[in-house]
Amino acid sequence: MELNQVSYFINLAETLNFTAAARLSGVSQPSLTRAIRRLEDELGGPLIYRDGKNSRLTGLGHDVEAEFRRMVVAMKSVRNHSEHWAMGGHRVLDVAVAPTVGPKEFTAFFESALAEMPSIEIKLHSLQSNEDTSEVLSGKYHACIMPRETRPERKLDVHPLFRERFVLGCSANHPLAANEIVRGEDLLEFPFVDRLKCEFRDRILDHFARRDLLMRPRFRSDREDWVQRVVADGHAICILPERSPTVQGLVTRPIDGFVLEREVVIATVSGSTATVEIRNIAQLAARYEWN
Amino acid sequence: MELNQVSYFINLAETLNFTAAARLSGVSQPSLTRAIRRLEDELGGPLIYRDGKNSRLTGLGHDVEAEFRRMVVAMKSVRNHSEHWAMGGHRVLDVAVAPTVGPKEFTAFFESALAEMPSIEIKLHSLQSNEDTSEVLSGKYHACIMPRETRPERKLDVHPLFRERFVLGCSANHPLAANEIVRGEDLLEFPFVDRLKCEFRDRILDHFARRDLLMRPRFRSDREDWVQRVVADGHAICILPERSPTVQGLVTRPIDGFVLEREVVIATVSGSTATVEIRNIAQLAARYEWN
DNA sequence: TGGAAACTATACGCGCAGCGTATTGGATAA
DNA sequence: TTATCCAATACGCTGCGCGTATAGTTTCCA
Repeated sequence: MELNQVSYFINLAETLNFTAAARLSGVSQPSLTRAIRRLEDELGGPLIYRDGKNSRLTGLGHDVEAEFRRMVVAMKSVRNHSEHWAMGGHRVLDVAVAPTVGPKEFTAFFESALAEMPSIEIKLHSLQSNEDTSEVLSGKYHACIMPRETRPERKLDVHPLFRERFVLGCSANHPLAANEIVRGEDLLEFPFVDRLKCEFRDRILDHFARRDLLMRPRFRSDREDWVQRVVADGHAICILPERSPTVQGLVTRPIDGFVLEREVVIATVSGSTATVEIRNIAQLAARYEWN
Repeated sequence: MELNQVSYFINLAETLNFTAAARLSGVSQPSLTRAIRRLEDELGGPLIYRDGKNSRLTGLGHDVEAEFRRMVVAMKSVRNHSEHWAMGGHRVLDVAVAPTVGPKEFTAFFESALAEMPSIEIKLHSLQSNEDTSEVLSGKYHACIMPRETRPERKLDVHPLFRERFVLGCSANHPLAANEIVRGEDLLEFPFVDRLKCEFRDRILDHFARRDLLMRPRFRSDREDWVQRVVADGHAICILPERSPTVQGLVTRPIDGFVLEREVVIATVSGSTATVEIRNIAQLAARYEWN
């Protein structure tokens, strides 16, 4: 199957006339006829009843037309996207943020950045679970805000922003919330929610596994707010960074003997590849008072 | 653009390795390399950032991959018209939720579903911005919870769950929060945040444009929590569904003369292609008291 | 640190897929 | 009948995309 066959057939379905469809498609009538014939051979059945001026699409023909139209729509979208990216005035800074990094500390920073650089817009993206700093190198994003990666990347400028611990999250009415500090082994008594999007998920699970604390979650999600709603409703508990945005009804407690920490950084392409705007925002972030 | 380029690129996007993608595609490595190069020439920009084992798709590459996948889906529907493959009995139900649909109403439902069907696990996914109900048909998800799409899809069972209006979101201290109902033209005086992930974004902007209310956001994001933090801090206002999960400090107000509404539905594959578990959860959802 | 391995790009020649021109065969209308 | 419209066939040609071979880089590993 070829793409020209697709457009040929759509034109044929519209005109129900091989000659006219050929003219529409910008090819000779025999070419179009042969292309349709090949299509029919490949699909194993006729697409159109040939009957002079009373030609009609077959049942299969109708279904094929519908699917072909979808393909054409997708193809046009591809062209739209390419124009969008080609023309893309890079006045817009695409900034990606790791899912577990919350807005709390950043809104004020972005306010000041917008104030200092009046000519730019900031477009915030959520970093998907399969993405990392390489997306900056590939040009998908101009900057990345995320926990520091273990392996350093030479081609990136990485500015540290602040550090934070991991803590227990539970409902305000939860028994564990009664104490200011929680003991690690007490967590076992309660169902646990798995935050799939957490970059430290493996290290957290590992941390407990090493103490023979096996946590077996039945509910897992990559949607932070869903996880938190389950927790806030008292159905389960979870582990999350202390500065994470939390829904109403969810409280956090430090865990005794649990020392996992992370550093949040901003990563941009280094050196001359970066535009002025990108370098500016990286510098602003590095100089900012994150307290 | 040719169809072999489409499948070549999809294989490349999966492997991020020209040699492996060529083997997958059943052609030689130079052929695939040239095909991708032609594609990039045609689209006017790079699709993949070439860096040995750290190769990554560019932004354009990601967009193109998504559209190409739709084309492949359409092509497969053409071929598999008469035959549908039976899905294996899944014990894990993959449920995708649109980003703007919040957990508030659903945690209790999933609790009851888990109680009624003890043999299953539920795995919740966030529906990406480039995905829609076709991901259900393709088998990636077993069910989709999302606003009703304008164009109906025959092959899907779509059960309505509840309806909700769009309302204003602003800080509790915001001047607009003083009144129980807000007038549309008053919104103009305040900076506006663009919720990129909102399926109704275009309709909302259109709604205001038609009344000569031009909203010019300088801050846009697909991270719901970030948008809400900006709003809760009083830096801006936004439009959001009334049942959306909201962060602390953000309040909602109905807007006078603003009648945009959406219906949240659950979509599953229809008929015999669906397993018992899928049909069960769709029925449970349809029968549930969403009030 | 140097050599092997992995990976992508270029060079070059070839085969055939699909094209156009010309033509035939059938159906329909006047 | 003749004129007209339409699809299919015949046939030669061109170019596109393919494979083989190889060069140019980067990464890996000892």
